[in-house]
Amino acid sequence: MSAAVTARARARTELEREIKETARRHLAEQGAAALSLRAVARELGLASSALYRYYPSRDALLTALIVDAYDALGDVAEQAAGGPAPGAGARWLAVCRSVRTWALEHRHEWALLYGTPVPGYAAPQDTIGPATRPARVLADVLMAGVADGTLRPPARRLPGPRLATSAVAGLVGGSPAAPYDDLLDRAVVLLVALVGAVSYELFGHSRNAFTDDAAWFAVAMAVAAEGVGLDLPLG
Amino acid sequence: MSAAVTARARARTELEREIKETARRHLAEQGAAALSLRAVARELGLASSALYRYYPSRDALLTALIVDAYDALGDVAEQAAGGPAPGAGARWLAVCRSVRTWALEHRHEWALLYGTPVPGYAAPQDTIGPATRPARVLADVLMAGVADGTLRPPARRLPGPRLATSAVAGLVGGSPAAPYDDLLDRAVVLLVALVGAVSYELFGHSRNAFTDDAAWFAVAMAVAAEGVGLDLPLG
DNA sequence: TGTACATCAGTGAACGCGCGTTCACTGATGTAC
DNA sequence: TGTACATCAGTGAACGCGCGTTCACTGATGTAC
Repeated sequence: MSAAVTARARARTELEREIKETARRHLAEQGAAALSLRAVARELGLASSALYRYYPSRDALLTALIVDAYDALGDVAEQAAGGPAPGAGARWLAVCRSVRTWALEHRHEWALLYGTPVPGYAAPQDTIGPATRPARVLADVLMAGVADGTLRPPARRLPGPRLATSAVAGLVGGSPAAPYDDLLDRAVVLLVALVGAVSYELFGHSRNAFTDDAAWFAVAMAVAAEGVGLDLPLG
Repeated sequence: MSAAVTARARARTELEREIKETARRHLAEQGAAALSLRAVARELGLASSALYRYYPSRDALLTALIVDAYDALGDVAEQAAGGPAPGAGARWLAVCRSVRTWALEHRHEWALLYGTPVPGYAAPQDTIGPATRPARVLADVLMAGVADGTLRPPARRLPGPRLATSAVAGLVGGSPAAPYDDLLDRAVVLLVALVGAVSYELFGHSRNAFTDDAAWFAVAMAVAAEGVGLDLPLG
C-alpha cells in the first residue's frame, strides 16, 4: 500500500478532525475551563491516553481551537469587508455586524479570544498571525476610505507624539501622511469599540439597557466612528 | 458577658474579615477559577469545613468578592468624578484614568467583573446595585455637562427610535429633552469604550501596539467622547 | 508475490493531585434563672 | 455569684468526583528486500 495516502494516514486525518470537532463542541457548550481531554476521549470512545498521539497536551489542543476560532472570525470579517457595500463607512458597519453575529453564535469561542485569558495558558506564536486578521480588515477598509475620500480627515490633530508602533503601521503599509497622520492612533478605537461592545453585550452588562440590542450596537459603532471621521449609514 | 458585643461576635467578625481578605488575595494572585475554599482554609489554619459557618458555598464567597470589587471600583470612580477638574470632559477623563489604574492594580478582580462570566455562576440580585455605580457616575458627569454647557449637543440626531430603556433613563432622572434627546443612546458608548479599552489592554490585545499605553488610553477615550459631544482635555 | 522487520495507533492501569460538601462530634462561650 | 442549659465555632473523617499525564503493552498497518 502506497497510494499516495495510506489507510493509516487517512484514519489519522479523520480522527484528528473528529477530536477537534468534539473539543470545539464541548468548548461551545461549557466554556474553555470545562474543556477536558478525558471528556473528549470518552465521547469518541477512546482511552484518554490515545489523544496524546494527536496533541501533546491539553494546552496544545486549546491552541488549535484558538487558532481555528481566530481564523473563522477572520474569514467572516474579511467576507463582510469584501461585500458590495459602497464606501468605507458601510463596509466597516458590515464588518462590525458580521463580527457581532459570529460572536453571538460562538459565545464561548468569542470568550476564548477576547475574554479573560485562561490562567496559566500562554498564547504561543502560532496564534499571533490569525489574531491580527480583524485589525488587518480594519486597516484595509480605512485605507480604501482614504483613497476614495469616504474617510473624513479629523477636525483637529491629536496633540502629543504619535503612539502607534511600527507593528500597527505595518498593517497599512506605513504611517499615513497628513492630514491623516494621526489616523492610526484614532483607528484602534474602532477595534476597541467593536470588541468592547460585543463583549459588553455577550457578558451580560447591557441586560435591560436597550430595547433592541442589534440596533443599539449599530448606533454604538456609528458614534465611535464619528471620532475617526467615518460615517456609518444607519437605518 | 454582654458588653454590647460578645467575644464570640468579635471573633466572628474578625475571622469573616480574614477569610475574605485571604480569598481576595488568592483571587488576585491566581484568578477566580483557582479560588478554592480548601486553599483559603489551609492558609488560615482551619479545617475546610469551618468555612461553611461563614459562607454557605463557594459561590457565596465569590459573590461577596464581586460585590466588594464593584464597590471598590465605584468608590474610585466616584472620587475621581468629584475631583477639582472643571467641566464634564475633564471629569470624565479623570474617571476613566482612575478606573484604568484600579484595573491595572486589580487585574483579576477586573476580570471577575468585566471578563468572561464564571461558568455555572449566576450573579445574584446583590450584585446589581454595586454593578451600576460606574454608569451612575457617568450619568452624573453628563448631566452636569448639560447643565453647565460643557457637553456639546450632537451635530445631527440619530435616526430611528430611541433605544435606551427606562432603566437607563432612571440613572439621569428621566429622558433628557432636545437637543439632547439621543444622549442616552450615545452615552453608553463611553462606558463600552472605557470597559473595552481597559479589557483590551489588560487581556493582552494591545501588546506591542503603542509606545505609551497610558497616553493612548487617554486618546482613545477622547476619540470616543467626540461622538458624544464631550471634549476631553489631552496633554 | 512473500517474508521479516519497523512503525505506530490505541489500550488500560496507575500516579498523584485537588476539589466542594456533609455530618456526627467536642468543647468553649454565652444566657437565664 | 453559681449552676444548668443552649448555642455555636471548629474538627476530622469521609463521600464522590474529575482531572492531566505516563508507561509498558498489543496488535494492526506499512515498508524494504
